[in-house]
Amino acid sequence: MRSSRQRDAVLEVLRASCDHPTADIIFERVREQIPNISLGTVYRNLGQLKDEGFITVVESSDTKVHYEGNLSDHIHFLCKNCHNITDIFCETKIPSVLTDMGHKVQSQKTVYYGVCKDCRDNIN
Amino acid sequence: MRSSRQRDAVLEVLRASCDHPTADIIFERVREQIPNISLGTVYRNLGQLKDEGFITVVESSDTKVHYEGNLSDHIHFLCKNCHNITDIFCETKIPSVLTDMGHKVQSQKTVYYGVCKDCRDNIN
DNA sequence: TTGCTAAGTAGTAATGATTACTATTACTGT
DNA sequence: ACAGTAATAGTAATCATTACTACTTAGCAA
Repeated sequence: MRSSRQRDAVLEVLRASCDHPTADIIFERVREQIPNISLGTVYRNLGQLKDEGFITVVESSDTKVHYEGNLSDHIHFLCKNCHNITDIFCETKIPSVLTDMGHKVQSQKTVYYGVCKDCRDNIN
Repeated sequence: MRSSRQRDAVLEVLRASCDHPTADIIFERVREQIPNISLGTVYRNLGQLKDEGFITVVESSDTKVHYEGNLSDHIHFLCKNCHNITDIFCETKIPSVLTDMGHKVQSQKTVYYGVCKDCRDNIN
């Protein structure tokens, strides 16, 4: 993988994003720097960056894939009302059942679902 | 939601499945009982069953949505090699950080990624 | 029972996120 | 500078899922 302005921009945008943007949102943001970048280029680079371990994917409730540039160990809280994804930094430990079963664990993804504080305050 | 043969069959198939089938796999299996069921009917019923809380959705690495009829508290292990999803029954507890932040937690989904025992044995 | 009505269905068309393709461009080592 | 090859822009194709429509059926009330 050799360097390219487009891929650098995609990674930079993702690292600067505190939300968890979809490919089309990333496309919009990168276009501010590179107006004629192609959506296909964004998708291709997101795929490569994911394969190389520079970014990760967040599963959400909508049909689009969300991306994330923050690789530090954390989990997510997804609000069923506003659909915001919040990063939650807390320690995660691998259940011994898995290793006992002989599986090799490399990574994990945890998502908690519920109603966030802001939505609770606004609803009640 | 009134009863329908098609929806009953979809739920029955899903409850009898120990894998985590996609809509088209469920479609195939239900067709053994109801040969002329429509794929759209399968999708619509999966959606309703999910909304009513009878089934859940499992996020995986492929583009298709996987469904699950087993509602008991458990997590998943996804093998990066064979892509099988294994149910892991172990206790899960909500991090206090979440409730401390004022969020209301209703459910959770945890997936561990790695290489399963069978694949490790075959590869090595 | 019978009729009414709204929910459900089969079959098919449409949608839309993602991927593939192709001619062209731009890194990078020699 | 040049060759070789990865990367790009723009566009077409894919395909899982959803929407639509005419028809059917569950379920209730007279």
